[in-house]
Amino acid sequence: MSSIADVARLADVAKATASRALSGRGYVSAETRQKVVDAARQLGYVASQNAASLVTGRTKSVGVIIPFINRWFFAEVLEGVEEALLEQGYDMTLYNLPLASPERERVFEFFLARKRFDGIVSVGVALSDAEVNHLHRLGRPLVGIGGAIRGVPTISIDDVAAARLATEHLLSLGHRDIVHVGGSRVNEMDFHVHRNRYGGFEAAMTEAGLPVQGCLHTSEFTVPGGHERGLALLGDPRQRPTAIFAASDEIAIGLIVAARELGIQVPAELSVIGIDGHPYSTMFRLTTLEQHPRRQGQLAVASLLAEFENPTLGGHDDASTVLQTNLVIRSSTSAPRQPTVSGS
Amino acid sequence: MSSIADVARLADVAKATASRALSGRGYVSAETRQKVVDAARQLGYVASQNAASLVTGRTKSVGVIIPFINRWFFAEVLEGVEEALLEQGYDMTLYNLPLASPERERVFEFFLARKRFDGIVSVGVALSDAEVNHLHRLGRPLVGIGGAIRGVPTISIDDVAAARLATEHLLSLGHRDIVHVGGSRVNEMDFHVHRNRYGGFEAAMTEAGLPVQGCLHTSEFTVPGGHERGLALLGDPRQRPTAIFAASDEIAIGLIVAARELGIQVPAELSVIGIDGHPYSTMFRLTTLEQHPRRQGQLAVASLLAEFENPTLGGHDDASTVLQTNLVIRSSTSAPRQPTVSGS
DNA sequence: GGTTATCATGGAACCGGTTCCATGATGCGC
DNA sequence: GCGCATCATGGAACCGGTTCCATGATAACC
Repeated sequence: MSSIADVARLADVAKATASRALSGRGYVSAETRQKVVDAARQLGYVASQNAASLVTGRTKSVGVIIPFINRWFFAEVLEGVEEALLEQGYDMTLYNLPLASPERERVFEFFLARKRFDGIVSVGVALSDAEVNHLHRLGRPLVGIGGAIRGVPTISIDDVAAARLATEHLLSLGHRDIVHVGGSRVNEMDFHVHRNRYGGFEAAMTEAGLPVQGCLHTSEFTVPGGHERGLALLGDPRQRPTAIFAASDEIAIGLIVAARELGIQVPAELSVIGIDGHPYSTMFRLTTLEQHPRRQGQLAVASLLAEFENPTLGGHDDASTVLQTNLVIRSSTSAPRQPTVSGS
Repeated sequence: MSSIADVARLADVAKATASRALSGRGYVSAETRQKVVDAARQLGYVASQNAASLVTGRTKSVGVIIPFINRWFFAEVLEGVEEALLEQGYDMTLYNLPLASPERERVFEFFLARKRFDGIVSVGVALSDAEVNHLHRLGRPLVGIGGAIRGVPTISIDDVAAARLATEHLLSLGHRDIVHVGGSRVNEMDFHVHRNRYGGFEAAMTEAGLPVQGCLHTSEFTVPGGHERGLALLGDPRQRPTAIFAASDEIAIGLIVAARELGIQVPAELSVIGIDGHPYSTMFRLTTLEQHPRRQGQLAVASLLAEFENPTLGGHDDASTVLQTNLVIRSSTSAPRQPTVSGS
């Protein structure tokens, strides 16, 4: 493996000149630059980023913390982040930290501390104040995706608004007997997504003068999770709602599969709406609020790179970007067969 | 940010001693080590891996090349790889390279060349000889997952055997009219998985004295892909097979959903078998051949780390590990309703 | 008790880049 | 023609670790 000294020797210039020629910083005559570039090409020279990082302090690498890889939203974000970073010459180093991982502390104290990253992207992870401080002390910018972290710029959709829109769509079709299948409100670490989506549902229902008591049914955010909940929830025709707002498309799809297994017609007997725009939503003809996690990943990277250019001196930069979701109406929702009389 | 010089000063020893005390290499008295460790803790010192890499040549980082993130098999492998690496103190840097990516060359020539990795894991990517040589010239070990690369140790299942087992399961139930829904044979870059799974199917059919002509139906390896193919394939009752061997569970699930939509009873009128052990397979009661991609990822890391310890001097180490798949029988397969007379 | 092996430590070189500083050459304005 | 700004280049220091080598101090052995 050749070093810059080899290149300099071959081009018959000093190391300093070779460095300037290749990096494009400082004065080098066009002629000399060409000599150096030729020599580098001839030797197949690629600069050691490590050595450069040591002196410049820039690593050309970004760390990403994410609780799941094998879930659509997260995988999609990851693809967006990776693509955007690669384009800018950055490496992406991935830390898959389940919400309550024992590795968590180790990652923050050791992995993230060894000065390998120019910045950090935190996806769908609620960071504790201690963790945020830890990262801030490293002096590296941090951006979040999927939920607000105090004092950290964040890319996300407005979960409350999206949930409200979804619920209002069902209400506008004439449904009164609506339940919400989503995450538990008590899970603090899960980034308020659960709470917010329930909150939007609650707001819309209350505004329509409907009670929300007993309307929350919890589920894992997966297809099997929704399926399991669906079998339990829809089994008894007597207490079956006419519409369900699912907190994610995966849950919604599980519900639809369960409904089909139980012989319940969707949407004639049951309307289902989700949030996501999951690739499966088309084949299940699912009405949903589309978001674009890949784009969220790209925006997070753009925001991070901007921070590299001109750091905001640790100021509480609450430049949070809130993205629109758009309602895609397919045929999993319709007016209820016959308007139910409110109150059971 | 404190450096080892700060630690040494605080502990009143030389840099060299501090380094030995913290790394555990070389002679240091217990007493001195304690002094240094205390000083390091007091300063919140974490060694710069960059600086260490520069002199040792070990980066404590592994690069991973993968064509998809948002597919079950790949995401699962990734989780396994990441988990195993983290446990050993390694970082994982991810390159998401779609099969025919324009970025591909740039990643090999530039990103992988900047001496940042101790080794590379290539998942489900058929590398060209040129690419393998390129990596070998870097002198870094390389392991593959999901298909053989010439001269590179690889972790995979025996796709031919698994496909054969799946087909034999259908045959043993009495099916004669079986088709295969899978990948196209012509896609060279797609790691022979398609070819091998078809190959196993073909072998089993031929052995049973059945023709395979016209039995291959291609599909994307996704649920919507299987669904689309299912609607087309199962629409006409006259030429409907009694059983389908799907090359992946996602395809199989798409087929089952399509069958249900068409009012076809599974397994009474149609048996479906897949390969994977996808988490959705339980809820769709899918018979399948389970593989464990997460474990494959872990094994790949183990193999790579072993190579770090004692390099095999670039010898063609064909220590490929072939993992067993095991047949999990659920209720998507059964004997055909009435034995069909062979030959339509 | 002298020689030697083992242990403990410090100084200095080194990894491979980047950047500061000094030096020299050139071009420009007056 | 002189002074100064700009450009081009080389030498050397430096980033933050690790490791080689030299020096001393102990302990072990005959």
